[in-house]
Amino acid sequence: MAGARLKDVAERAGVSIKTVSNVVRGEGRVAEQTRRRVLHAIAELDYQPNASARHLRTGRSGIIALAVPELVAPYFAELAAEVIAAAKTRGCTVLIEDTGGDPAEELRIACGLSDPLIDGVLLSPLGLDETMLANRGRRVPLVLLGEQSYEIPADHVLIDNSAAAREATEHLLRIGRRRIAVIGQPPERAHATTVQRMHGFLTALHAAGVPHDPRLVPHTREFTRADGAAAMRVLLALEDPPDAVFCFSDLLASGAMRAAHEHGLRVPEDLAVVGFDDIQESRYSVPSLTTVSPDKQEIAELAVDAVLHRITNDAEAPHRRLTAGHDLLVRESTGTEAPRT
Amino acid sequence: MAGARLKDVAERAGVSIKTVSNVVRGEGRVAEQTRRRVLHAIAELDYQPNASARHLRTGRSGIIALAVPELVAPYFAELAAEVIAAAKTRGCTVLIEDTGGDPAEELRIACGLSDPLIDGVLLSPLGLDETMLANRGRRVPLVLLGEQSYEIPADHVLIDNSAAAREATEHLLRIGRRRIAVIGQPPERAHATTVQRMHGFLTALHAAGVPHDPRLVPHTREFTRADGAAAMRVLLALEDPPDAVFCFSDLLASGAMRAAHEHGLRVPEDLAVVGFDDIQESRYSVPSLTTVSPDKQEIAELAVDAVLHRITNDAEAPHRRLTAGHDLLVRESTGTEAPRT
DNA sequence: CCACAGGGCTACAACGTTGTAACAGCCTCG
DNA sequence: CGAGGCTGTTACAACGTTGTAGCCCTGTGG
Repeated sequence: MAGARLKDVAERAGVSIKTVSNVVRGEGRVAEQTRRRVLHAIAELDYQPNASARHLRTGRSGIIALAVPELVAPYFAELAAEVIAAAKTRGCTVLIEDTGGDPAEELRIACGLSDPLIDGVLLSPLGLDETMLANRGRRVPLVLLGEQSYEIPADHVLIDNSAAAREATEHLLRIGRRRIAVIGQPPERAHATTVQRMHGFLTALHAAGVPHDPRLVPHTREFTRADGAAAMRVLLALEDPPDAVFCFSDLLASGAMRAAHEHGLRVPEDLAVVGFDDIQESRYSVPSLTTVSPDKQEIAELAVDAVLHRITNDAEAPHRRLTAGHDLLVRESTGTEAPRT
Repeated sequence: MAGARLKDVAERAGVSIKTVSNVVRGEGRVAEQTRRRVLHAIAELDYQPNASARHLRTGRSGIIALAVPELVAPYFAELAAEVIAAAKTRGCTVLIEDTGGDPAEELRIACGLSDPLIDGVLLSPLGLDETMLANRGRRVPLVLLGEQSYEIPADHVLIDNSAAAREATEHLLRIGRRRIAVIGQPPERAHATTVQRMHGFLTALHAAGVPHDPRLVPHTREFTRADGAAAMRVLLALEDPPDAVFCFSDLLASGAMRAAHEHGLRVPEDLAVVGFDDIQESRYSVPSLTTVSPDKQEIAELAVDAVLHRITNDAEAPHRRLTAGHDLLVRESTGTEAPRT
């Protein structure tokens, strides 16, 4: 019941343990005839290598951790699925953690303390900052996804947030909107991601000669539907409300559309809406959502490759910054002919 | 860097390895004074037990696998988050797998072959059937979530699908709908879950003396938005289209509402819609969705407890069937005053 | 004063794997 | 004919932990 061991296979095939080990891993020189005999014995006994023993011996478990602030947020669920897929094609397994955005928890995971058997960590940080991470003792290979700060000493995988935000804004300007609000600016301590998106937004406004009204950038604590709806209500209470909103996540956009709907506004006629993330539901919302689509598959593959590279080609190489692609998907919420992506 | 071992702590504290091991696990008899000395050494060296060595020795890894058909489906993402939380409070970790609904993959995972270091498996099956599972060799403790068939030899965690479907249907009848369609019936090989929901639906119709029109139950292959939209279009092409739809998932309902919208229908005025799953986005859709809400937290806790129970109190107890609670959440899509849940 | 209990601690052997070193046997070449 | 080089194989010692058995004390009761 408890599974055959190398020893059992070896006895059955009439060879030494080490020869079986070599066959299993395709290493060392083994005569074709013995190889076949061993493979036969393996099949008969249904041998499966013991991962723990292997890990104990080699120091490799083949497991990498993926830590996200909130697995139920569709963006992270979709990203997680891509990471799992990318890891599978590279022969390793993913252990998902849900940090809840708690800095202490993120730090614990970044240090590899969550489970000492993991080989590396992919972390999507939220509250973490560089001072906390500066002296992390245990040096587990760490890759940050869509990071919060440039200063954290680790590899980074991200998209060109500034360019993406600029493109989204340009699209709104092109369809004639001039009072463009932004939802997604935190009240304090803006992440690098947010700073870049604001920068792209302002660049586009400036290039078009459109003045920026700070009252059109209400503060938002999280990237949730509830916060999007709340921010939208603030905007709609202005004496001179916006004719477009650029939301830094699709969930914010979903909440904003909900609030606009309750306020009796039509999207896109009265209010154009652009999101960010391209989560699946945005294709099916009513109206479907124009959004910036980061290439999640590429992000996942870059991240998994980066962490595996650091695990094998070991740790001291300089930290890299890897950029994945993105696209602006134009749908109904900005009033173009519905393309039904 | 590579982490301290029991041996290092032992040398530092001037005791034997075994004494340190005893202190770490709070077992055996250790004098208070040595205990303090050991704890001090542990803190100084930042000792963390090596999970693999422990697993190799004890046969327990503290890791359970959760396999779902599709992690990007919000229901499964939300369920996964609950399972992770439940496992954390019970001191174990969760490894998430994405089977894609592939029966072969599900079988592999049900047999514990995905990774031999896992202690137990929570599986949400889609394609698996009992004949495949009958002679699974390796006996990893297995718990099925919302299963496909009663006959599979394992513990089951589910909700009362029949009662839930009946309640949803009764609600539609109560608000005056008479031509009620159902979306979610597969073209063949209906799962136990689907069978029960159909049963609850028909029971309610029968009790109200409303005749059942089989043309109002189009076939659907998957529980996706696209399938929901396609099924809805079929229904809208009928000469006598429905005035209500009961969808077996919120995603189906989302697709159905999308199709209804494109067809120029108003929800709930022209068409009332009820979903199943209570995923977060259903609170924010336009209109918000009336839906059956399974108690996901309870499901997760029952499942984790069940698998842990089987791991420790070992395997041969008779298989149990555990039922979690559910609720019907009435929102805008069935026309009541919007309660903004 | 001896036997014995039991508290507090330690030595040793596993768990299943892999890296290292080495060993036969054969062939080739000088 | 001996040195050297391959090829295929094996013995052995780790990796870090925990279960078992047993040790040395000190204190107590006969």
